[in-house]
Amino acid sequence: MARKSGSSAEKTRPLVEAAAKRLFARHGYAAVSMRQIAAEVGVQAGALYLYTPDKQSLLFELMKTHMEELLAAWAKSDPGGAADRQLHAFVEFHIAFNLQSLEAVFISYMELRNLTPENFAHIEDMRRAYETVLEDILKAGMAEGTYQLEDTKLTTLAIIAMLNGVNTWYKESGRLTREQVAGIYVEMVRRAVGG
Amino acid sequence: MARKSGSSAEKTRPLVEAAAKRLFARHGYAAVSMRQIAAEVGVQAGALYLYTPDKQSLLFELMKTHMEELLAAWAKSDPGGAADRQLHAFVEFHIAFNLQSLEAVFISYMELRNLTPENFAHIEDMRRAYETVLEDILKAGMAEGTYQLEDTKLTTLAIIAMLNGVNTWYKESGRLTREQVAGIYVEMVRRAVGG
DNA sequence: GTCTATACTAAGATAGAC
DNA sequence: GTCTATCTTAGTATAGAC
Repeated sequence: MARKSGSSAEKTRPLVEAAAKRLFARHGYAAVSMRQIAAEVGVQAGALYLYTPDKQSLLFELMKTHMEELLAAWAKSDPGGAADRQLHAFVEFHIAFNLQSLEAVFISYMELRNLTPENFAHIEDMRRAYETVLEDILKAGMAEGTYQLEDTKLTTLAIIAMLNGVNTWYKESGRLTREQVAGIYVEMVRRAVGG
Repeated sequence: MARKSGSSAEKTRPLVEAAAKRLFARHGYAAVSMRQIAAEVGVQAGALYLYTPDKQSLLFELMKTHMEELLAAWAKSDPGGAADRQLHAFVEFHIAFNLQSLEAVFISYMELRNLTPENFAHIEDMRRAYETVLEDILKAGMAEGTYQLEDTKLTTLAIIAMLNGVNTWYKESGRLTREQVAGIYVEMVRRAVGG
């Protein structure tokens, strides 16, 4: 039999996840209480346990979902072809995706140490998979002779750190649009890899 | 009359600061309790209040001291001269200083949101002063005609983000020494600014 | 599915003995 | 200068009524 249509469980669940995301991003996982999350949703603290076994799972599911979406989105955006074409696409993709997922990205970088060891290992695997995407592009560029790099691993980490920085200062109301920012970064990255 | 030489206040104070730094860096400000800090020092929680009015001040003093040391250390290291010479020095200085102050740097980036608004404003001013050091070097390079940059502010933030990334992955036991890492970054930064 | 009530633990901070 | 004891508040999580 169909679920009672007046039931609000299917509405409440996403509200819980959204409130957790917003609050964790703003105040940090450790500083946010289940009571605060409940208050944001408009239910009592006890009711949250209908949707999550505990606070840790709320954090882990948030991060896991974000990383899965990131990897899936790149798989769809990857244009293939020459390394330089892929690098260009990667830089634009990374900036665009991160800016539209500000809170999840912020949490994924700040709250790693609040994951249990098993959950941490899982997220780390996904993060490494993403780094490998960029490193493979750089390696391809080396093989093509397009890029001259002293160290592809270091360059990968340097580029990702640089791109992530955008999230900490970009404002919709700032003097540059996302596209202008992305354009400047594409150019800086190209120069940095000697392309 | 001289302070009693058996008195341990002058020993305990730095122990409190060191314990707070270590614990805040490892677990995050919000997740660390005054009791944990006291346990690390080997005193009772109440005794901490002889050295700090509250937990917030412990965090703020830590960050303020770090930023002051950073700015003072650069003032001593600044070689002056042409932009390229200064940029080279800045990159090496930033990596070396950050790697020898791992915990304080980590805290200074992660715990900004746990500062009271007044304390936050103070730290932000100092952080901006440090960014201005780099931006002024880039502007000088532009004036000299050494660098070709689309945007000195963006480039400043991109370079600092890239350099800060080193702190998240560098291991003393890794395959590269600090000097090798710094060398690779100097080269990447040079290329990125079109020098 | 949500509420109230509550068990249990621990937080930051203070008072007063030693 | 440090300890013990304590105040007050708030945390996660559960039980059972509705």
